[in-house]
Amino acid sequence: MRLLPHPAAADIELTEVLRALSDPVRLAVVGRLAVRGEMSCSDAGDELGVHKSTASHHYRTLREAGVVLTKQEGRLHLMSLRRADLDARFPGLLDAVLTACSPWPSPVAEPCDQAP
Amino acid sequence: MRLLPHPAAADIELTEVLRALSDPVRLAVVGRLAVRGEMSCSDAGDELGVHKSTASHHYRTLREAGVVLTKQEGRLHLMSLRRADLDARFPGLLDAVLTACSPWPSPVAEPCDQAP
DNA sequence: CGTATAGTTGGATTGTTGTCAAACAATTAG
DNA sequence: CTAATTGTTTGACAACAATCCAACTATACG
Repeated sequence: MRLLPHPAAADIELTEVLRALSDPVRLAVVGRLAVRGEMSCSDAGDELGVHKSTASHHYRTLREAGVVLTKQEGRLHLMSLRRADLDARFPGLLDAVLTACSPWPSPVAEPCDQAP
Repeated sequence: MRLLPHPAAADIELTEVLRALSDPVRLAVVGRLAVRGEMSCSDAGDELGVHKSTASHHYRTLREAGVVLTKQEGRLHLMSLRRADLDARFPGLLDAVLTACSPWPSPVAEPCDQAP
């Protein structure tokens, strides 16, 4: 099992995280990871509407921003949110984003009472 | 007193807000607005290290994303954070960002002494 | 009126980003 | 070994973004 290159928790930068989260495709990936936990790239990228190389590029952006952790197991690349690191560094940020972007039954917040 | 064109509260998009906040210059402006409340563009852009036209571009980006409200009074353009709109649409997001980017002690909990 | 102040706009430049397609690499299944 | 699966990498390209400078508008001050 190999770990891909990641920034250390202390090196995660706010602007990088915000920028990583500011793309609809990446936001969708993050939303899925929040709901389903660790996922392979192919699962995370399913029905995303972009080419697999484009998805791969987004995965790298998320990883390099410190939003997700990616480990290689066999031929799968398993991604998961760096919740603890993000919460420690930017308290409440990830939860707020997930609450704001979630069209799925949310693990992080109460169900939406009013549709936007 | 004129109001510049803004998106309606309901039309503020998460990705647009995150993108607007993902630039260091704009984040600095937002941080100042959070601490000092309504400010003119020249005050907000003071010591920012960019040309005034560049700052102006950033103001427009913030305004068009729905992060700030800009009204024209005389020859001043007064900017303020759209706190209520942002909190209603993305609860906790702005506070989390301000907490994360703030070099000052608790600027978020501090009530404005000079309300508009 | 003329001049200073506050800010926007347009052009130019330089760099970044999102996208696809094709090729590649690594692991697993037959 | 061969073929399928699972992604990454590279190249190309158009769109966007950040920056500066110069010119411009609009208001205020003498």
